[in-house]
Amino acid sequence: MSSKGERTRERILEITKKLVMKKGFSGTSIDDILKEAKLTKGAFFHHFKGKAELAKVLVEWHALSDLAMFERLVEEAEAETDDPLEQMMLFLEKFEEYISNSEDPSPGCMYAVYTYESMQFDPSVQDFVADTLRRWTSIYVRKYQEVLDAYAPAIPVTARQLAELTVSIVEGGLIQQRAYGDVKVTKRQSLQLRNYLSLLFGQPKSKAA
Amino acid sequence: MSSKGERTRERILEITKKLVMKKGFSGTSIDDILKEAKLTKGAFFHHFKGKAELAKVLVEWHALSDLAMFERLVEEAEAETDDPLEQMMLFLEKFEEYISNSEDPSPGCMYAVYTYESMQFDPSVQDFVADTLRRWTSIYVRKYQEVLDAYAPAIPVTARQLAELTVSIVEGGLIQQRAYGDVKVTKRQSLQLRNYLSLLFGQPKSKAA
DNA sequence: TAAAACAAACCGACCGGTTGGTTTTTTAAT
DNA sequence: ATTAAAAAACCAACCGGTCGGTTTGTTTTA
Repeated sequence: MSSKGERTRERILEITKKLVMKKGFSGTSIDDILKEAKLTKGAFFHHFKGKAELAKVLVEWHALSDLAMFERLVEEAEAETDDPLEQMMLFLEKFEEYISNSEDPSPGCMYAVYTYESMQFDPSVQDFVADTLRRWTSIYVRKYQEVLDAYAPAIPVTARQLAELTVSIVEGGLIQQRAYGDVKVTKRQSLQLRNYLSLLFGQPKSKAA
Repeated sequence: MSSKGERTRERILEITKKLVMKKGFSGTSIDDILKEAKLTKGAFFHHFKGKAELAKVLVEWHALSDLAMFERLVEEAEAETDDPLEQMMLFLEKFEEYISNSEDPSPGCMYAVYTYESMQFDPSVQDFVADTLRRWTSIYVRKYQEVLDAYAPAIPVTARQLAELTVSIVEGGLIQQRAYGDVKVTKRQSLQLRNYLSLLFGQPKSKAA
């Protein structure tokens, strides 16, 4: 069982995450967080050295559960079929579902927040964000490589190109989703990606020219 | 000729834009701006009622030149060929060039910044950002509709779906570009979009099934 | 009971914003 | 072209509030 301190720490992170997604990191003051957490400065600085550390811990903490969710969706897709292309399609569907069924009215990407306020964070945090994005991308790269090993693309593409494209579509979808207040945007975008993939990999490699 | 006041005002906006792209809006203080502009508070508040008005004027001012640039690239593409699909391809190439040749080492989308700090701005500004994104999208919709009128897509798609996808790819590309410090990312993504389009619209409508 | 978890009060720095006065531009009559 | 008044542009000093952060002491939990 987790100690009370650990639960408080977690609660601070949860609240911070929510506020940062609404107002950005600089726009979120420690007082804002403590007001919602019903705590005082003493409690906060007992758990975190300062706002800079909070920034670091927050993104690391978020990345942990975020990447775990990704891996889980991948594993689920892999369990349902053996075909890598079908796995990728299934994964995209699952991810669409996850994004558009979020209880949060305006979900977004934490890494995007950090990226657009980059100069507020020290280089180690910036590097971590970049590394996390790379790790996220590399999950896609792995899957797309499996697809490329089994299917011949109608147009020459690399697994990395497709992986980066996938990340882009998600990130761009989230921005429009937030701007319009329409949680279905990313889902529509993802559908287009699936269209692209099915056009690209129309036939198995054995039958390809 | 522009008056001195107008030039100062423009200089403030230019500097603010640069700083906001680095540190976000909340992270950019008026003092920061004035330090770089070598002005004092009095000068600033002579030109702007306050930071809230600066936010509004900044995004409106930016949208003006931004959309104008888009229209210009569209017109250039339209001047070079009569085929709508070729026009779209040309436009994408031009846009890729524009993004990756930016003198700014870490370009980004102003609307994305505002979207990820949305709660800092009053609703009228939020609405303006959404409207501007819609206007941007509608430029694409118009062009894609022309393509759909001339070509039969291999998979059923709407002009709006393609337009939103295009915006997504740009926005997502810019985020990765910033995170990695690699100005070529968006360009690579855009290439994939062109792949998708060429697969979708392989043959003219008259020859379609 | 000792260490962990918190509260309350406080601190200097910086925030957005105001004030009142000074300089510079622009305007317009000469 | 000169010049003087009007208007615009700007500066320096300041204000209350909030920022991130500290200190000191009390309560709670293990």
